[in-house]
Amino acid sequence: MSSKKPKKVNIKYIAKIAGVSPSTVSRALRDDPNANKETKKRILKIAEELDYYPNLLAKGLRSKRTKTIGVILNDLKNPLYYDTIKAIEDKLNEVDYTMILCDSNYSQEMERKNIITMLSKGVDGVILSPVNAKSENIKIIIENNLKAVCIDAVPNYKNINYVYVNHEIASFVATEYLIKNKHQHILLLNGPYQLSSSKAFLKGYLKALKKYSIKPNRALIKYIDLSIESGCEFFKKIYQDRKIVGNINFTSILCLSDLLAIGIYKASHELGFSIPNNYSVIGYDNIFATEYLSPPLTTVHAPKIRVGKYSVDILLEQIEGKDTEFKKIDLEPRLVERGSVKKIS
Amino acid sequence: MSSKKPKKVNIKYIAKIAGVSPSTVSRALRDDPNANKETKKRILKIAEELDYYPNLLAKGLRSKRTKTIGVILNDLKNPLYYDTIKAIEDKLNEVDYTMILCDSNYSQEMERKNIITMLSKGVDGVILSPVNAKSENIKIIIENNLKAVCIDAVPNYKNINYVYVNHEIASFVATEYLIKNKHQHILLLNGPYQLSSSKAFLKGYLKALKKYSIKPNRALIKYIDLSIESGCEFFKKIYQDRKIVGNINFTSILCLSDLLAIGIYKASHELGFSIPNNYSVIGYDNIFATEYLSPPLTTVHAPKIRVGKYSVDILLEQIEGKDTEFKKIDLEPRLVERGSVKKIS
DNA sequence: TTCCTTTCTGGTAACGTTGCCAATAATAAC
DNA sequence: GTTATTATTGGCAACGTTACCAGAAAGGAA
Repeated sequence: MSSKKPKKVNIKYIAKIAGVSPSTVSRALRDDPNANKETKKRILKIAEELDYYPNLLAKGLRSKRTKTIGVILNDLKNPLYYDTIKAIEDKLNEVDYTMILCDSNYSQEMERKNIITMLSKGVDGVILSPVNAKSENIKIIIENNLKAVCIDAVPNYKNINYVYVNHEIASFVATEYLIKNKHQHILLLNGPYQLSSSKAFLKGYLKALKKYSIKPNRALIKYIDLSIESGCEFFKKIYQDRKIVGNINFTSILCLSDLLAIGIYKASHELGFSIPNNYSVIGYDNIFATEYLSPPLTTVHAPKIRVGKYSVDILLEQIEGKDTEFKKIDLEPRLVERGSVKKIS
Repeated sequence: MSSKKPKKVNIKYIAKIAGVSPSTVSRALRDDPNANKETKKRILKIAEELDYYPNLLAKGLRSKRTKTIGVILNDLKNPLYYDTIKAIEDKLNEVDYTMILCDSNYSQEMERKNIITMLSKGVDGVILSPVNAKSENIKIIIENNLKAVCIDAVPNYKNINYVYVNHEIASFVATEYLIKNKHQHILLLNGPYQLSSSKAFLKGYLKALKKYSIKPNRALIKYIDLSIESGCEFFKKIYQDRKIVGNINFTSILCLSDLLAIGIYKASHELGFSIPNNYSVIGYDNIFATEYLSPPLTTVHAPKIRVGKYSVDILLEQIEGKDTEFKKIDLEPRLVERGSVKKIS
């Protein structure tokens, strides 16, 4: 132990100390079966004493595996993702993987950049909430053989996994619930037009209307940004300027996101309206705190934790090569009755 | 262009196509000033056509810079962190950095593991919300020369940056506010005992009591886990079994976290108590949705976005080597008056 | 004894990039 | 015209690890 500790302890140095070759040290550290048990123990002890930690860049470069997965989301601001992120982290932690987290801000350009970054960083896989289901970006993933799971949208490509919370069912269930409670005029507050979730949500809404032979009214279908502020602004404008929704009356509002519903709560508060007396509100996602609102928000629960868990499960299976089949998982959202819908039977 | 595209386009291959050396390609791609403008343009075009993306593992290994920073949090479940995470992401995105996100779950062991992982992955710096201010783990950071910014706690070491939301001031301000509104008996719902934030919070609370010559009562100081459930359970138990708080009466509750406050809202709802009529509640953090609760939660706002922004600023400055001085930033929280405290003047 | 496994180890090269230095060509200076 | 300077390039080695192969040592079977 005469040679002094270098700036950075590496395998070579451990090898010198232990009097063996770097290969042997590498094998010992990796717990390779082709390594003597005693040697392993001895080397592990030395490594420990020297506060050795591996250089995962080198390891990844050589072995083509990084034990890292990328998580590319559309909108980090949306609390919707919190549970999913947490669930992903938990699962990954169990198997000693780490996560690189990115936000695409609903921009295809950003999403593309993020995917390329993941490729560059050599992640073993990605979990992606795509901006658009038909996105060219998904093609990049496929072409580069990057293991991936889409969440939040059913991608327009066969060769890709997804875990999808069925938005169509969500809006169908919600709309039907409203109709059954004697709401015929339902204002649909949808997300931005180009979003695939908006499209799916509209579909379910129309389907439910059709089932009950209610003629949809274009004036009652609105596309706005997914944020509390946006929902609030929009709703206040309706009352400042009746023209926006024309002279149509509605008795209830269905929102693509709980954020929009909260926006309506806020606007209502400022305008002096009362929910559900003046109109009913129903949200989607069942994000944090909606149950503590006043009135507690009736919403459609999206199983966000399961989305995270399943995504990781699928990804890991594919990374380990245990299963090469593409997984397509459809999760059903379920209505959570609370207090924001006036019930008439 | 006779040689066909390899599985993975790399610098060597581009060099072959362009008829130059790898060094030249590398320089061109890095926009090195020691490279001819025309050559650069030509090479960039070829790289583009070949859908080249760099191998950042190799780049990082060689250059000792990864344009990645680690974010190690204590409790991903707490919505408190999401504004910070978002702010970090935004800032990093501007400068083409990425973030590795980890959760330590209040465990020193996990935190240690996470720090080692960051070291192993060669991140350029970390943002850390330490489990404990005196943590040995921070020593690991210092010893390994890892650039770091602590958030959420003032570390017990000089050679480290921090951006701190002053918990002591937070609880002082809140306590004073309660006292001024004629609350003498304040139940302090603190976080786990060993948490440094709990200690600071207690300090501010005691300081305020002292200022107004109110004798603190040990029975009114409670340490519980930071979650809605924990707060709710605890509070329900108080009424199921009076022994827990003895026979002391309190007229108000100060919580280390809005989560605990929400827990009390929940318990109160179930028990049939009304806030602020039966007791006042004041929270801390001003997390998402607290303003929409009923009654809107009076709380102490923590500037979470600024914490994220400043942390990244500091970190980047240190990484770029522009500034080697250690930065110690103290941010003042401010009271947000809403409706959960009964006002008596 | 010889030969064949099995167990373990060491050596070499490679992953894809960049730092460094030497070499060349082009230009400017004298 | 010679020399100094600048601009640009190529070659080599290295970052720290592991894949792969060859070979030594040990043990077992014949």
